Amino acid sequence: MNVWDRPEPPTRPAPLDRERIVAAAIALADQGGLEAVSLRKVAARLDAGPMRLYGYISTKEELFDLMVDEVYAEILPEEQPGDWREVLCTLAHRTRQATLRHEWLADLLGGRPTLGPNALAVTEVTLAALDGLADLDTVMRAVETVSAYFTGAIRREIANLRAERATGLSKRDWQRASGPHVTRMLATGRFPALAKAVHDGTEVDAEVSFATGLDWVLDAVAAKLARPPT
Amino acid sequence: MNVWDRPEPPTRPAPLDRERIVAAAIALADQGGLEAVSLRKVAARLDAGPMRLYGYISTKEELFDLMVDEVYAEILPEEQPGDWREVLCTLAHRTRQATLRHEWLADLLGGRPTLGPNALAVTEVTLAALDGLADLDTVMRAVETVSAYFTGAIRREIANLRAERATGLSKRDWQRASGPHVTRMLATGRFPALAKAVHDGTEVDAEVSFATGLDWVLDAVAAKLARPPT
DNA sequence: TTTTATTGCAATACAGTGTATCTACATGAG
DNA sequence: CTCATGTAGATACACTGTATTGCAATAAAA
Repeated sequence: MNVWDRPEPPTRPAPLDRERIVAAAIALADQGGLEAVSLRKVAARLDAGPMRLYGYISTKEELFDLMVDEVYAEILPEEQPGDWREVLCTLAHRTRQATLRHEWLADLLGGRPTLGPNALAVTEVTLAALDGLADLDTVMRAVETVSAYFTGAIRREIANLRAERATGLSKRDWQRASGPHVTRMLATGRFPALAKAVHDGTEVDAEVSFATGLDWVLDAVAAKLARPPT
Repeated sequence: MNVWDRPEPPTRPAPLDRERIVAAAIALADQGGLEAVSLRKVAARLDAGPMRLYGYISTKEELFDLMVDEVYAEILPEEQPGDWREVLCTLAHRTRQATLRHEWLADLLGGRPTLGPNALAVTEVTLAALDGLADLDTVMRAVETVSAYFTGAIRREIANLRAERATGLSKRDWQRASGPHVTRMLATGRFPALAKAVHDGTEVDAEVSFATGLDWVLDAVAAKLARPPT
């Protein structure tokens, strides 16, 4: 047996770590959605057997949590400005942008408490920006209200975007013309206000709609912060 | 072969319809969560083979849509009061109550456009209540902002509730004492504002927190409806 | 009434999933 | 060189959603 026939020394498998696993999972999710993430595919992408992963994560849910926290690293603004309103506003917009980059995040947003280090860091700068502006209960209420808004708004935006993509039609065109079921329902005359809205509504840019609602909510928060609770 | 040995005339299977299928699926989800809903189990509950369902449903996603719309029937208030604010407020609270009855709804809320007949009916009474108070764009923004808020808030509430249930600890106790990871992070001193919040925060009832945030958002909407857009 | 066609249910089948268990081998110590 | 140990990998299991096939009972036709 000469040198060439001798089998390669069995290549010790490349060492794995959570970072690489999470990165592979995110890559899969970015291009195929969350349901394209299977432990087998993630492992394959790292030239490993599926069971290898269980040395670094204990369940698939945990992998999802890690993916979310990784995106929070993108969300955390590098240098935060002073004004509390600006902090909340950029937090909302950065979360939205991150979700547009990683649409699968919409499926996870708000689904579980976010306790990873990056998520905690985001919470920290947010709370820090509001610290002292009112009693702690009010501050918490403010943060939670704003984040409830943008979480819900982002999810809806992605949901609509997917629906449009699936039908190949813009929302209004589809509601008005093609949507077979909806059109029939509207034609029944049982939904006059809705019909009018669909008919007269103008298509608004998703970002300005998001920003507008956000401004309203921030206005409300500002009012409450100004005069601490009754 | 006597009469008793003679096999029963092959019992024609009980006729199926979407209603019964959806009801069975909801029953399963109510007691085991969304991931307890499998087509096989739903079918078994109706003494049918899995494939029977495909005569009434074309995919599992569609079943989920039907389940959601069924819950919207519970959400639709029987007789709506006049005031727009009251309509939006009760819509929010009824959605929350329905989600507390059917926790799985939290996983689906906002995940896809809601176009079932009951959901459309809910949208109809909502739009009707706001009709004429401002131009259509503003009205839409109002509805979407409020529903983004309560959607996000409900999801977070359920997420926390599940976490508490899983650890058997209240949120604050758990953050403060047990949560192994979080405690360590807080101890690093890198999150002073967060640490203070966890330390000084008082446990607030989920419903009042929901209602408070909702009131803030409704205040904001009221202000915008009063003076149509710039 | 007998034969054919049609319908709709059920069984089987397939490709995939998350995860538990078991086996074998490469590496460390003695 | 031998042995213990830990870890990578193979195998296995119980499921999943859904496509396809076959069958049996009814409706239609002769």
